[in-house]
Amino acid sequence: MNIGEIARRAGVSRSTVSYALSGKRPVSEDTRRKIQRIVDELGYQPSASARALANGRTSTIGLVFPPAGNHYTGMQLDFIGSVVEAAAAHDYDVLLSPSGVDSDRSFQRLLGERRVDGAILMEIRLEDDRAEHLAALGFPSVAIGRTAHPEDGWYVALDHTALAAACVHHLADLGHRRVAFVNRPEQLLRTGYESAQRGLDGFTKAAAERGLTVRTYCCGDDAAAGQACLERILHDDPATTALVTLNEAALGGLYRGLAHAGRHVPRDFSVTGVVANRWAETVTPQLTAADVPAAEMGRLAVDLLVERLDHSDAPPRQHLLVPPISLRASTGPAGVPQT
Amino acid sequence: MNIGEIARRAGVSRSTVSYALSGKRPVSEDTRRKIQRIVDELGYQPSASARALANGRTSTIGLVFPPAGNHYTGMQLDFIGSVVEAAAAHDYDVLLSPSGVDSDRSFQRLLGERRVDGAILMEIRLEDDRAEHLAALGFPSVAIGRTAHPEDGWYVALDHTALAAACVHHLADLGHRRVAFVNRPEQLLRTGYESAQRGLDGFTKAAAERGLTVRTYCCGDDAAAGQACLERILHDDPATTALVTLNEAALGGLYRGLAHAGRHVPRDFSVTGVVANRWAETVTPQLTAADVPAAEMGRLAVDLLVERLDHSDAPPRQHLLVPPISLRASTGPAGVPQT
DNA sequence: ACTTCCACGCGAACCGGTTCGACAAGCCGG
DNA sequence: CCGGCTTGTCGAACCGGTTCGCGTGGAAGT
Repeated sequence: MNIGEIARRAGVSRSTVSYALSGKRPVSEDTRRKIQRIVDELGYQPSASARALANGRTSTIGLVFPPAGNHYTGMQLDFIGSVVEAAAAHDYDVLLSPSGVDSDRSFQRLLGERRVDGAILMEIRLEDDRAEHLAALGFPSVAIGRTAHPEDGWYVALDHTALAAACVHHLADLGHRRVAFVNRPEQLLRTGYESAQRGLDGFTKAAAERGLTVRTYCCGDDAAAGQACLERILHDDPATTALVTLNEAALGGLYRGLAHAGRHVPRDFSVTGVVANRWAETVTPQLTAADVPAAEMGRLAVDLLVERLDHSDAPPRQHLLVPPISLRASTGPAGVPQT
Repeated sequence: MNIGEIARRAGVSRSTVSYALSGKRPVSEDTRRKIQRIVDELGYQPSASARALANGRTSTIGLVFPPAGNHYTGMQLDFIGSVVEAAAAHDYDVLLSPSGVDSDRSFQRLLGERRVDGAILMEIRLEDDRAEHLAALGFPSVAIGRTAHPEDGWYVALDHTALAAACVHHLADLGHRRVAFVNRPEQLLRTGYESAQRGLDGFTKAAAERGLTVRTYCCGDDAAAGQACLERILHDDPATTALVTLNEAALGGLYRGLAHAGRHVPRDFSVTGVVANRWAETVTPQLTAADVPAAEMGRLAVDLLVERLDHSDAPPRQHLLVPPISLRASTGPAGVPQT
């Protein structure tokens, strides 16, 4: 079951078997066929560990994702799935690492023990010690999201600033004047989560530009928090007629809160935001939102990483995506505000 | 940065360094301290590939999950997360393999190239060629779900038969007489998906036992399919007053269909089923359902696999879980059927 | 017939760990 | 004073591949 056994049966040396299989040196057609036949018969496959040791490449990429403390979102799942599939298409396996911080044991294992050739980082923060650490080491990695200093790195990201602004303009165009912003949990915002930060930023700037009256909220990643958040919004300003959210998991709760308050969507109240389309279509009425192309982002991230692995001297490349707003059924013209 | 370098700096042999770090043979306190100091200074970590080659263990487990063709469900995500965390607690990494069938390339890589010490199989079918293949090879694995011949294998599973039956009894106790069953997509049922098959089975038997009039449906894994399915249900038998579903992803669509049809939940129509609690709490009104303990299952699966890896001769162990129905707000007594 | 060249294949070294057998030094009891 | 035992360390072999340099035999060239 090892290469020596194949060599013995074929009556050739181990190196010849290696060359026959890798094609890195010419081998006569006869011996190549003989070797191939034996390999097929025995179902021989070379050991990944031995190969990795010999040529220094593991054919594995690490996917660093946040620990379970945060609830997972549907977007993350689509993302993981597409990364694994795209990696398989390039003959890479995917090793999962549930890492928060750079000092994390699991993260150290990936790098220190050289288990992976490169890494994809999810859930980027504006100041991200993992990203900085990898960059300092020159370790091949691609970030999903932009840090505060993105120019020199490889990344695939959504332009959250532009997306939040697009939502604001959409609502303003419909005549809404008092709009709330429902962000991810406060803890994520404080620790500098890029989507939460840039989204808030884009929302605030665009709202100022359009002269809207706004309030911004942080909201836990679950339905109950969403419902509570909506109650606060209507309590703080009952004249609010629309909201923008980045918080998928709270969406159901927001809807529930609106139903409880007797606000009909979209007649009395408009809802929009940035959400994976699977979620946008699950709620009733379906959410008008900028659809997060999670699967495409996963694929792009793998493509970028593979390119970086193949050409270690290649200059950084980036993809900054701005998906359009899909018009569904949750927004409409502003009516007469209830007071 | 390799063990020879450490040995050189400490003025000892490579084997001494190895023993000092692993503790498999006694090393004098002096030399151990000297070696440890150098290791700490240099931040040395042994190469995973070399270690795996030498001792035949990769410290990695494979997680075989379905390819993206199927939509992922929230349950799967919780599951993956908990597996990764539980594995990390046992000092194992997790390698993802998006495999459907036994002949799959990615699956072959896991086994043939000996990338993993053991595997966890998700999305089990009653006749599962992957599970049989692994069993035939004696390869350490734990299934999430039961095949048709479960007695000799290691698994963690829900008792879908009992859960579906519990839903039926719950509805029957509330006085419902005409009940629909909304299953996973037909293609999954036909290919022998165990949750779809056993759930259908448990539903049918329990309904017969209670003398209910039932209809069973397959439904695509998305909101639009759920809505369409509900329309068919009311079209086929407008007197239907309740449904049981296993289909998380269709749930939002089912609710939407009910709203469109003017059926109020739970006054006019009761909904229950087997669903991860995160989803059950997202819809309005919150779903009375048997909550799938995905995170717990992931943890148990890893525990079982680690036990099997540590004691290769251990007899098979299983966990068959029957979570209780969480009473929320989506079921109520049967009213007068609308005709 | 004698070089020249090329195509093929071989042996050995190497990747970076682990592990086994052996050996030296120190201590003990007889 | 000598044999036996323990403790600590070393050298070498091994895991299963890849890769480099060299040797050989046959065909081609003059």
